[in-house]
Amino acid sequence: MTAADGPDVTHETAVGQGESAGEAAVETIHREMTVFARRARASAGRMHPELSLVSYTLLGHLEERGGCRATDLAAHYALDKSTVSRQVAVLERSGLIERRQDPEDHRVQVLHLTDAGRQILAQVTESRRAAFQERLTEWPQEDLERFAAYLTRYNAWTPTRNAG
Amino acid sequence: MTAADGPDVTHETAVGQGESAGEAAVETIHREMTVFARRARASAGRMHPELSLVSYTLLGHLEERGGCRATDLAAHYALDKSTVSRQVAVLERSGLIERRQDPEDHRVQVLHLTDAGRQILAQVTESRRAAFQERLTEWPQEDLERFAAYLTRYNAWTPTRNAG
DNA sequence: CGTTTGCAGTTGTACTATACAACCAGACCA
DNA sequence: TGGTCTGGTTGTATAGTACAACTGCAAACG
Repeated sequence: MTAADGPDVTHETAVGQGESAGEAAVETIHREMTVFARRARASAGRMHPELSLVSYTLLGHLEERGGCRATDLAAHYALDKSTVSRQVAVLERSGLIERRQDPEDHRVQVLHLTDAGRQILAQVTESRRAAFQERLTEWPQEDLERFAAYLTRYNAWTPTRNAG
Repeated sequence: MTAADGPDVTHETAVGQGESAGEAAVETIHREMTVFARRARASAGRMHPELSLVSYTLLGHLEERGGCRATDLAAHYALDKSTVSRQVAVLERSGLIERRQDPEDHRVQVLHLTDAGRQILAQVTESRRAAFQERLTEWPQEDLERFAAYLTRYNAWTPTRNAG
């Protein structure tokens, strides 16, 4: 299905031989990203038993946005609202976030980081960052910046209803 | 879009100010990789209900290596051997891989893709690759290659205790 | 008004991936 | 032969997730 959607792209050979250099690169990116994803969770759990990868991202988002609704989180991370609901419940129970009823719409609970949440988040961020730093410590500055830019760009992409 | 869309870095994370540009880049890489990881799984499941992200990577590894032991998979993906064992069992039950007793060491089961496995893998790879391609279609060739190289390099890194 | 429709969030249920620990079996060493 | 190491399986527990059914509030419609 997905594959058939973009007939104009040059993936005719696909898994066959005679791939262009571009396809090879895409293939590599695809594979490496996958490997990364596979590992991320596992290592995240070990590094910070206190804060799962999900919780971490959620908290991060909250900090970044200065509070938002559960639904926003769900939409943003492509999670089911029930999942978010439970995660949020956990985070609240742990005192990392708090809910504030939106006075204008009583259905809505705006989520905010608590001080404790901010603190934990900072800690975990720091240690994660340190781990990343360790990996990246020998990279030339230029490469770091380019890599960062590439990732950002990659993630920023949104499924255009039609690749224009 | 948005976990990614605070990309311009400068996102000093309460970890102290005065971050160097290098640290900022690391921070961005960290963040973007995390976002990616968070999403990868969710989308993977939806794209290919037939083949979980894990199974997919496992199959991919098998193809790449032309067969290997369960322990190798575990080591490579930082998974517990029990996890691999179960995954392997599933894949075998589905007829995607087969086990061959190593004649030289009866403890060892060398895992191989079956034809069916190769086929499914190719399918999923193709559709995943197409999705990636779609994202990357507008990237200049040079960037693609650099990005691929960065990712490879990133993933290739091993904790020094191991490598040294 | 009251009803319907819709959105935010929760809860019940089920499944998958995962880890850890206990275990089994074959191999290697002394 | 026995002790230990290694590859793999199984028991058990947990986290994260989805989906569906539900509650509660709100806005629109009559």
